[in-house]
Amino acid sequence: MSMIDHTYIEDIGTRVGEEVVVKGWLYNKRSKGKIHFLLLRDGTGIIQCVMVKGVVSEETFNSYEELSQESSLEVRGKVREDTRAPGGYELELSFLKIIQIAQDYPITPKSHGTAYLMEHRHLWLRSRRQYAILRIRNEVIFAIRDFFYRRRFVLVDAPILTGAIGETASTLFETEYFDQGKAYLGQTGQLYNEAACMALGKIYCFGPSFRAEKSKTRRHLTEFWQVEAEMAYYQHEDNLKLQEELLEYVVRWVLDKSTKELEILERDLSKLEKVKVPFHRISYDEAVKILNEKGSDIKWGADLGGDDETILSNLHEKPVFVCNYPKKARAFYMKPHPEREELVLCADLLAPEGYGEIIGGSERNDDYDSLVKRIKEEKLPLDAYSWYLDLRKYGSVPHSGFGMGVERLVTWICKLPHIRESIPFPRMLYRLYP
RNA sequence: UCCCGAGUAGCUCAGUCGGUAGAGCAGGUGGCUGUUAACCACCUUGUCGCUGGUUCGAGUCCGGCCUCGGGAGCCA
Repeated sequence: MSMIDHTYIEDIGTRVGEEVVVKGWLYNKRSKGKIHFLLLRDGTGIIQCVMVKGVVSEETFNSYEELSQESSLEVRGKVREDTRAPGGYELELSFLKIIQIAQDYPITPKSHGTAYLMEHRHLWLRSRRQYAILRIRNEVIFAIRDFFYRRRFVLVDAPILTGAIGETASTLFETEYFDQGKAYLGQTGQLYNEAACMALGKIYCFGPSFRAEKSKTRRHLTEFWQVEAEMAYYQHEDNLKLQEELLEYVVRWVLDKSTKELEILERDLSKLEKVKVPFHRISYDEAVKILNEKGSDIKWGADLGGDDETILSNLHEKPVFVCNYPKKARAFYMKPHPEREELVLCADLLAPEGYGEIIGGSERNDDYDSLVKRIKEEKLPLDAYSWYLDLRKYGSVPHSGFGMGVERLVTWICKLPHIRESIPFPRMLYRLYP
């Protein structure tokens, strides 16, 4: 016998006048004495169920008393349009079956602190706001994959367990790997992407990245998801164009598919509507000049700080590219600027509304000798990069790529105060539970 | 790692000058035929983070520690 002979709340509007079965959990309840209201959620929405004394059986009517928040139940009733009901539809109950009574559900409809909510993240996911965020995250990921599929990129996943190779600097999580010594959880799939794009032309990878940095900020997680694309024969400008088209596509997709969820989050849609190509482009030189005028004490040569990103991000209503950073502030694999050797061909994309960096990309250094020189300058172990250097020996071509942080993107699209709500179970400096 | 802030009822918080603990919500009881975080009346709930000190007396003042939150650096 099947368990799925019921209707999902998101489809209830198509069943007006019919009797349907809904299976879910009690979100909240209210009573006016001889008329009870149940707010039932099923993961696709919330529906108000109405029970009137004398209309349902005495037993069903009285079962209201024992129903507690998050108790699981199955109901049957007639769908009715009613402006007094939240969402516009309600169910006039004829039958109610309790699956399980929940006792002392820890998250009440009143306010809680974030520490408490994070400790109950496994239950917090059931609340309206978290439900909306996770559904938007789902659409964001789907839109990204759809974008790349339509453009005939190939998904080529990078390994998560790696040897000592990556972007250096950031700290790595390590683990024992049989008799081969230490393995590390990958910080980026980029170097593998470079190999893959020489085989398949335009590729991307999509998976978790790990950084053991002791960061305690609203934009950091130790485990986060990123989408990284790498394209053979793409130069710097081609790279930027792809990035802005991707972002426009994803934002448009979410606006079209997640209207209800954005409404729950009370997101200002006009801000998202403005995300149209082309985006603003400023050089690192200009950025430093603007920041100094705005009171930042940033010096030419340094990377932008969090506050600096926020200032630049607030200047425009669209995302803005900050291009061509000093070589010293960037990773070894970036291609030197053809006219100014102290710069590299790269760009960070800053999201508007103060959110800061969501994409980092560059044209890659495709010259063997110059790359070896940079690896030595950074005092990296040359032998670990031997396969990477092979790519410059066997048919090297200009190529470019970028990495986009999925949680940062979701955080901005949802306008969340902190990145931790953008992923189901965040991993942070002081958080490994639940 | 550094800087700032917080820890009091199941939850969110208040607690004056150092004088012996109090609101809202949740829970319980009763009421209410259209509620919208429903409302109204009554009731229950405490290792004041831990530890040492000052004091006749510490939730309150001082030291140390723990936990959490915010930020910096670094980055998606």
